[in-house]
Amino acid sequence: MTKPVRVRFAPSPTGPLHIGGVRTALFNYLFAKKHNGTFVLRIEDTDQNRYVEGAEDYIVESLNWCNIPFDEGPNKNEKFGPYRQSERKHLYKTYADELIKKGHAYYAFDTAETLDFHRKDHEAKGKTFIYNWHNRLKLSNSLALSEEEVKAKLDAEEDYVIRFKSPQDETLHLKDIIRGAIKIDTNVLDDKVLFKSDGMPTYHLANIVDDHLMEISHVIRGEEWLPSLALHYQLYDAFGWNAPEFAHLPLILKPTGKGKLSKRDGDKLGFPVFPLAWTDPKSDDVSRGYKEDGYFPDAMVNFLAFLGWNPGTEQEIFSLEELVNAFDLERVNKAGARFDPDKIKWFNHYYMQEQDNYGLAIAFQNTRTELTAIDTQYIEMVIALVKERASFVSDFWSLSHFFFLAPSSYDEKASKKAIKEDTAGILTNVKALIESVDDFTVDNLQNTVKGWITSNEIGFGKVMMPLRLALVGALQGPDVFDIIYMIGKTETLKRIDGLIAIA
RNA sequence: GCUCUAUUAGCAUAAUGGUUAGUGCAUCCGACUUUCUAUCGGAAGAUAAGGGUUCGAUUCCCUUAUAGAGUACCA
Repeated sequence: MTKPVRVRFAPSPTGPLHIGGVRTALFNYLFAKKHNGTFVLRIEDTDQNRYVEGAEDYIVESLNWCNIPFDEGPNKNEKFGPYRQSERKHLYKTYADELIKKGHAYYAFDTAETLDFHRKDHEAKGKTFIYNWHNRLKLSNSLALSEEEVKAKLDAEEDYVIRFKSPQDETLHLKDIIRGAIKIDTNVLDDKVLFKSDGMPTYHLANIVDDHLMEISHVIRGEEWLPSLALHYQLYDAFGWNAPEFAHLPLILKPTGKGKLSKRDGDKLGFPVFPLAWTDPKSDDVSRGYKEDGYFPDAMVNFLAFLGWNPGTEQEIFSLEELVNAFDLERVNKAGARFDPDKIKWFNHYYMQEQDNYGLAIAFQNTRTELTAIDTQYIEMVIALVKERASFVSDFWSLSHFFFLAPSSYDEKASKKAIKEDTAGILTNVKALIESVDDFTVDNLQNTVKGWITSNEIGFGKVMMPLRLALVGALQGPDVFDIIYMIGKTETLKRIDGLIAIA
């Protein structure tokens, strides 16, 4: 190992971080920790038009909630700071100028309108307009114009951009850790804008300059950047810098498999695409978040880790620490990973079972006013009984309300199934039976009632179903005798009377 | 259109140049002396298509199809 591992997550603060961004951050984090490296957060806010208030804080909070905090970044351990590109603005122009001096870049004065015209014109003729070697001399730039003309334009403070001069007739050999060798013919590349007329660099320039200055060793980013890799390689070359290693993560696809998961899919498809809920500062629209929907961060991280990666073993449940140990970029998939909301639910169910019942009881208690007066220990016991069928804290109420409140009505379908002509009579007997149990334990209740059923040859369904209906109001819930034990004798008798009255 | 990338069951994926292609989710069926969306047990289900290389390919190569990404003074 020659260089220390330094990776970065470089989102642009244009809104809430979406789940794909979290996955990218996670893979960077895992890679960094695995190699005792540093995980850097850099804010790429070079597009002033798209800047959204609060987005940066949201990103930081999201990483923290997921337990994948950055080591270096805005307001934290600023060795290579500043970490916001807007605050590094002064740097980029110098580097752009250097490229011009070296002949790798040039000034271009074409207006957005003329370029637009060319694009449309070409499209109409069935061609594609590419600003590069084959037409750059016909356009308005410092390669086509004389030195005097250029100087005059610059002196007159005309708007200009700086474009990279992409070479002709070369074959580029790119390397990606996940995808292997990729060959690119430079003739199909265009002369990308490096420096915008508003005085800000584009992503391409800022990214390369910052990655170099921050001594980034590995660039781990989404596949949408793969087409830009050729440019980035050339940029490193033009500066005479050593390029870091690159790894392009597979896209995260919509559950339907058509297209990459986008921010708007959440509301459309009924599951969150953001780690935390987000309120749009302009429209006040609220988007759901995994945290608010009751997902545990460990479950989400575990799920996300398997989006495009797997350990090669059959183990699926991984703590963050285990992920760090097992993670390997070589084992990242090339094909896009479809987002499966059911699977993350499954993970959450698993992590729910691992949670401490008392903690869950408190969380549950806080969600319901009906519970404020109830002893937390009682709630804890209820949780123990219903937890195995819960995936979220919000599931608890529908799974357990009958431990706290008598049924106010009886489920129609269940009533039809459970109530027969002889039901009232049977329940009267059962009521007397339960009343007679002095040592009120689950075992005693069970033995008494079941013994009675067997010796009278009544049939379990005829007794157990109405009894459950009386207690719960529906045919669901944990073991009937657990319920009787929990709510106590008086309440049990009362509820049986309730059903007898209408049976 | 052009460039790049991908393609194992409904989905996520594992493995392999050579007898039954493994696992999880979802599905279906049983069991839990009778609730169940839980748990347990079981079942069904796949190498996109066509060529080639080879004694033999799902695995290597080519073509096609399909899908996705990029093609902005957005990142």
